Amino acid sequence: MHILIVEDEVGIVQFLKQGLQEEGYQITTAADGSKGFELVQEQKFDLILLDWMLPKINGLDLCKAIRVKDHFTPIIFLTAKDTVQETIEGLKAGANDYIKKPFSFEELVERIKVHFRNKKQTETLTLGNITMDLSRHIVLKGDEEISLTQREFELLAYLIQHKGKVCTRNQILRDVWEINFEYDTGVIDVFMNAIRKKLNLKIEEDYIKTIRGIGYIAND
Amino acid sequence: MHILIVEDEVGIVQFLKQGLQEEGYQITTAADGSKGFELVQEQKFDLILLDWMLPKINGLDLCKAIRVKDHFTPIIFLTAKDTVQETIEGLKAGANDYIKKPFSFEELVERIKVHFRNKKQTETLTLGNITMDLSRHIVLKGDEEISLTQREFELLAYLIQHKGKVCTRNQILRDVWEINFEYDTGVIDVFMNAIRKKLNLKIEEDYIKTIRGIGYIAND
DNA sequence: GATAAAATGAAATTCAAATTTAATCAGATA
DNA sequence: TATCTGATTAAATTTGAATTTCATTTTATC
Repeated sequence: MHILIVEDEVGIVQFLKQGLQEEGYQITTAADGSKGFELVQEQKFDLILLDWMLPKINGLDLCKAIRVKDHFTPIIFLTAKDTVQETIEGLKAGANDYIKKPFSFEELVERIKVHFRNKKQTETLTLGNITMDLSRHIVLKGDEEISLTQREFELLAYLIQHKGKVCTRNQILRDVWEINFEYDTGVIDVFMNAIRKKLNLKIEEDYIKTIRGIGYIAND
Repeated sequence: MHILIVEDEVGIVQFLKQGLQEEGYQITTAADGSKGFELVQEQKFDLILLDWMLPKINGLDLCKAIRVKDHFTPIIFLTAKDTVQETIEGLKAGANDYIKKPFSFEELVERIKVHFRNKKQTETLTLGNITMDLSRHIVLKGDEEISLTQREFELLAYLIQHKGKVCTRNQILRDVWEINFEYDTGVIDVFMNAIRKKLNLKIEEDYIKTIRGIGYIAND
C-alpha cells in the first residue's frame, strides 16, 4: 500500500514516514502543495495524508483539486486546524477523514487501516459467475480459467467496475485506451467481440449488454 | 438513504432522528444492542450509528457481530467513551469512524455524507407508473421493462424532464434532434407514435397529452 | 341563433428506403 | 503475440412520404 504524505514540517514528515514504513506501508512525501499535486497526477496512491497549511497550494485547495478527477483515493487531513468549522470544511472539500493535531499515532494507523480494510475484497471483481482477480490477473468463469490479453482484461475490469452504469464509447476510449481526443476507431467493438467470444456467454448470461448508439453496460 | 440508530438515551435518539430526517435520511432506531442486531439481520441499512454503552449487547460487541457477515455497511460510533484506546478499540472492531460525545451535529452530518459520497445515485425520472433509469438506460412501466430505441428514450426523457410544461415541436426538434433551423418534418409524430405504442397507455394513463397546434406535455 | 354538413389542417399511423451502428473477419503493424 | 485498422456483413434505427384519422372551423340551412 502506497501512501502520499503532503506536509511541510520536516520533523512531522520524518516521524510519519518512519512510523508508517514500520507498519509496512510504502511512503512518498511532498513538502508543498504543488509538489503534491504533481505527484498525484503522475502516479496512483492508495491513500493521501494531507496537512492544511502548506506552501504554494494549501491543503484544502489541493484536496479539492485532487477530487476534480479522482473521487476515490482516500484523503485524510492531518492538521492543527482544529475547529468544528474547519473540520466540516475539510470534509466538504472531499476528505474522507479529518484528524486534528496533536494526534495519537496509533489512532492514525487505525484510521488509515479503515480505508484499506475492504481493499483486498475489491481486488477481485465479480460479474455473475465471472470472477476477476486484479492482483493476480486471473479471470474465472465458474471454476474455468479464461485467458484474456491485457486490453481485454482492462476492458472487462472497467465494465465490471462500472457495473450497472452505461459506459459510453467515449468514456471507454478515454479511460481504458487513454485516448483523450476525438478519434474514430472500431477497436472497442473488436475487443468486446473477443471478450464475449472467450467468455462464451449463454443467452441467459447476458451480463454485458450493448446499448446501441451509446456504449455497453455490465450487470449481473 | 436508510440509517439505523442504535442508542438507548431517548433524548439523543429523538434529537438525532429528527435532525437526520430533516437532512433527508430515512431513520430506524433500536434502543438496545440485541434489537439492533435483529434489525440488521432482517434488513439492509446504508449506514449504522452506534452507541457504545447499550443494554443487552454493548456497541463494541454489536459492531463485531455485524462485521462477521457484513463487511461493507459503514458503521459510525457515537459515544461518550472518549479515550484514544477506546477509539482504537472501536475502529478495530470494524467501525469506519468514531465520533466522541459531545459532538457537533453538523460535523456528524458531514461525516455521514463522506460514506454516501461515492454511492452511485441512480438518476431516475418518473411519470405516473413509468420509471426511467438514465444510468442503466432502462424504462419500466410498473415492473414491466419497455425497450426503447435511443431517440425514443431521449424524447421520453425530455418530456418527463419538462413535466407539466408544454414542449413545442420546435423546442423538441431543437433539443432532442438538435435541429436549429426551420425544417419541416414529421419525425416527432412518428416517434411519439412509437413511444405511445410501446408504453401502451390506457385511457386513464394519459400521461402524454397532445397540445394541438403547439406540441406535447407530460404529466402524472 | 342553433344545428348539421362540409372543409380544412393537424396529428396519428403505416411503411419502405436510407442511414447508422455494431459484429465479424482478415490482414497489417510493431 | 497482442493490438489495431479497414473492409465486409448484418442488424437495428431513423427518416421522409403517403395515407388515414381526428378535431376544429367554416359555411349553409332551418
